[in-house]
Amino acid sequence: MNFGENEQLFGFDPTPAIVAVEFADGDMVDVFLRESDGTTRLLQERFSPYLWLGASADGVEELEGNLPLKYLAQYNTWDEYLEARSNWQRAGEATFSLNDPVQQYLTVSGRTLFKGMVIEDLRRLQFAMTTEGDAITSIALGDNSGWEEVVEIATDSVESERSALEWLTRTIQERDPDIIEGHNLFKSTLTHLAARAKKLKVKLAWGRQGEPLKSRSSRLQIAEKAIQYARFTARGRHIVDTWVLAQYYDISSRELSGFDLQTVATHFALHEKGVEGALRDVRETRAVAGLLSRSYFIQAQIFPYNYQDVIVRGNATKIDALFLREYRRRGHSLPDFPEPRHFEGGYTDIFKTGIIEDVWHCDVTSLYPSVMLAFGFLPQNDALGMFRGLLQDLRTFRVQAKNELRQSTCPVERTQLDTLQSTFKILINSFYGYLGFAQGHFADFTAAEAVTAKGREILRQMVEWLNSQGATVIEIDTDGIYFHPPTEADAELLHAGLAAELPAGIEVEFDERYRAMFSYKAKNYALLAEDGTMHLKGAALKSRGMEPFLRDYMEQFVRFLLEGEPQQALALKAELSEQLRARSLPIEALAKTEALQDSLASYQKKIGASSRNRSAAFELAIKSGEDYQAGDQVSYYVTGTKKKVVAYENARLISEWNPEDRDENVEYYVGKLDDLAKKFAEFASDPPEPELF
DNA sequence: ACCTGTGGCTGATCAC
DNA sequence: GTGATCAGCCAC
Repeated sequence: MNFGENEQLFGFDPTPAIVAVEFADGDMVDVFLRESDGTTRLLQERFSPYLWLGASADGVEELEGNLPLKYLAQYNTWDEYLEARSNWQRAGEATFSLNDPVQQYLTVSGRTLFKGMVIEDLRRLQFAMTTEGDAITSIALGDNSGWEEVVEIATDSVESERSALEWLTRTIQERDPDIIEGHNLFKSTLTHLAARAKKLKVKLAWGRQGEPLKSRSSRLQIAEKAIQYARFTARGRHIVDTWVLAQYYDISSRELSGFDLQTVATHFALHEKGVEGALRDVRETRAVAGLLSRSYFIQAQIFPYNYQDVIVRGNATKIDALFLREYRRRGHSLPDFPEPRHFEGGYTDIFKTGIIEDVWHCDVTSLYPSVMLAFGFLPQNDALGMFRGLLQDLRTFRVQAKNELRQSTCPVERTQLDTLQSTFKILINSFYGYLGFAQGHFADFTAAEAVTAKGREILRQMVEWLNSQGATVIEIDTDGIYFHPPTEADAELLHAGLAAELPAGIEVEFDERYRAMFSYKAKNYALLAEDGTMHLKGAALKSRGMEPFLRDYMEQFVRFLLEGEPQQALALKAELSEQLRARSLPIEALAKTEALQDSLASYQKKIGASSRNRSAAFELAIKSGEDYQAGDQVSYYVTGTKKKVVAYENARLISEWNPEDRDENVEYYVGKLDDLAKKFAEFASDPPEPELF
């Protein structure tokens, strides 16, 4: 395999086994290297900070080409660089620079972390603790060699707690991990630990040369959620929070029912039985991190960032970093950022609703990447042609990795190849997004618009052709079509016929057949697979924002519909109503769980300015007096006696629920069930009589 | 200090 | 009551 030789992708300096890079004072960086005997060596390198400039000045380098950022200025120290940057900005000159010195160094050196290593070569330490109030009651550590240790702390013994914290730091120094892993480290564990250590006057010297654990406030963008968190760093190491990994994983899977460690571990069948407390957490953390961090390990070999940062940076930002590295290496000028504008996206439509038996699915194989390459919809200002080259290479690599995966029988190698191919897939899919990314130097909104327009055209063509063949097209979204096949259809013939309609470079796949489909609304449907499993899609059918009792009801209802039992579907409501009236359901079944997308302060500001409506979740978070932050979840139920109540005035946190004195609003919840049942009733009416001829 | 994109559905609130 | 708007969640 020769992926690693692609210098645009993996960087142009082959130095192996860099495990971390840290900025040192002024004009130096510390490069930490793993030696073959397992020790860590420190290499100190000179480094000149730099920035790109629109105008010439004394001592700056003129770059190739005629793009706006045509000059490169270098400085002796970081302070000089910072001063020059603010001077240029004050003078109104066009400038661009990287805020992170480590990214600057890795960009100009062509180095990346972990080259020539496999993830097993890294020293990964897991950390977990239990608490009671403010006090820490036990601490567990473990690492990927299988070593584990637990320290129990005597109740009400500050001395015992202090010596446990000292043991913790001492052990971290002894085991000398590259990576410290834990669940909820950033939002909870480390914040708590740091506060406790401060109170007990214990130093948390976790850095590779004894530097203290540090933190600063930062933000994580996870899909639509902006999460406030304390970004902790230990110099020379990487701190990885499996809670964050789970959040990222869930963006594409949407399968996790929660984000606490047990739920996540159970989801991946990694739950540890027969162990309790911090030790169980350590083991589960190791297993979950081992699974969810694999792609980031590969990405650290590709992108000019520290491992800890590769995880939290967005994909489009990381693609931009590849462009900057190559243009810098080739001494080529850079474009300005593009003028962002809105553009039309994918074609979504629904042609038939209700229950349809025998449904096939086809989709265009990586539609947008294929369109970009086949029609040359590429960044207009990419003078070096990197976009096309990288995208093409990544596609070739992915096919190669998948072929090798098919042939391999070694489980370890198979995992590595699968990680590689899925990482390539992530990157390939990010290229289109990059075209419409306002902070991408080579973004091109005209090209992005052309890509989606061609995609819509191809989909329309496919729908028309399928209809002309006697198929019934049910639902389409961007690159895929669900349809009921023509009578006596032959899948291979149909596939060949459709493929022949499409432009060169655009391929279609017939990937699935289903016993039945419940088509509800655009982007909302349910499928019954041949093996009896059911897949629900869409916010209307599976939203986490929905009360669990309604979710369950809907799931059962839809399953009965798909299995041809509409009477049973209709019968579900009566029993559930009974349970609501008898107040016999657990409160969790009635609770809505919402993630706060905003800080409390920002919410209050918007309420003050009448720019948003009040919401129950925020009102409860404020009333609780707790320190809620953006991204935190709030679970609440509605009280009162009338069916129509203002939710934010009649809501209570489920933590305040008193099982001895149940006060949930029965009429409100029965009403919700009635409304939902009404919406779905039409799909459970008897199928129309066949027409007589 | 941070940031891939657009499209669609639903419930809650609020102005009319 | 009705429609507009926003927030939240989701599909691709």
